[in-house]
Amino acid sequence: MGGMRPLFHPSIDEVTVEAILHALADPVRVAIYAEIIRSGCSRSCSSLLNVSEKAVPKSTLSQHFKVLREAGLIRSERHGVEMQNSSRCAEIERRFPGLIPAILSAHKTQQGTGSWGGKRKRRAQAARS
Amino acid sequence: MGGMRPLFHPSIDEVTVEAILHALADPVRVAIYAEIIRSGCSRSCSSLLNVSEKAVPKSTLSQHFKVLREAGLIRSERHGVEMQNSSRCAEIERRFPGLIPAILSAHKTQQGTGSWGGKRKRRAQAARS
DNA sequence: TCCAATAGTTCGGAAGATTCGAACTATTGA
DNA sequence: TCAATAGTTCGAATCTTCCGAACTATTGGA
Repeated sequence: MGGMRPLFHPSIDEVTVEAILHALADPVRVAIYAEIIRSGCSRSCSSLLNVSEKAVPKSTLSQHFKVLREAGLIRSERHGVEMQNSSRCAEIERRFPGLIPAILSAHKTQQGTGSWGGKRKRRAQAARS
Repeated sequence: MGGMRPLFHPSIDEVTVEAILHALADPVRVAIYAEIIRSGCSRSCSSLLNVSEKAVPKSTLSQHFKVLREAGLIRSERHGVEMQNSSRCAEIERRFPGLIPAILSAHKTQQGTGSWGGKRKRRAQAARS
């Protein structure tokens, strides 16, 4: 019952910066998004089971895709048994010029930082001595 | 006991895109940050009690400042009884060129969108019909 | 046609993060 | 020394996120 509603996509002018930043503030999600863009704008879900060092469980992956989708960053459509995810970068570029390039470039910069390969999870809000 | 440790600031190369995006993904925090930048880079906490429509309680404000600070976006130092908060934009611009300008500009664009004055709280992850 | 395999979604509870009032700490000026 | 001001910390209610288990949907055979 109530199984599998038909994927919601926001129209481009419902897209908010807030949602975009939230979506891309997660290391796994940027990895997914970057990979979708890199690979000629179209990747299935399960081909990304190991975007991260430790494999991401598929229920979690599904959630991540949902967040990207509802932030307006990607479009997902069924193609046979699997899902084709494509980036909506052109539209977003029109609405928020330079935003996505700046974020991806910043991420690339950070990746390159030697002492910084690891993608720590969970923000460090821990007590500092 | 254990009261009020001496404010932690990350060094510029400890600053992550992840933390910056997370910090600026919140409407109240961008408002604070934008105001700090606008007003010649220096504002006290309580002068910002009403950055939002409904006044933000000061304990919450304090948390928000902490998030901005630990993301490396601002520097806070005591000046007498109050706090001077200044943006670290120059440093960040050097590390992640174009990132902050793109985000602020996108936010400005969104503000300008007629049907969009309101800053809804809480991401809409609600069930859609 | 029925079935197994594949791909992804939904549910639900545990673990993590956020919010905000109340109590606390720190600094200053009278 | 004290009251006033400015900000922080604590703790509990609330909201989010993560992930295993159960589910739905589609397809390519027997």
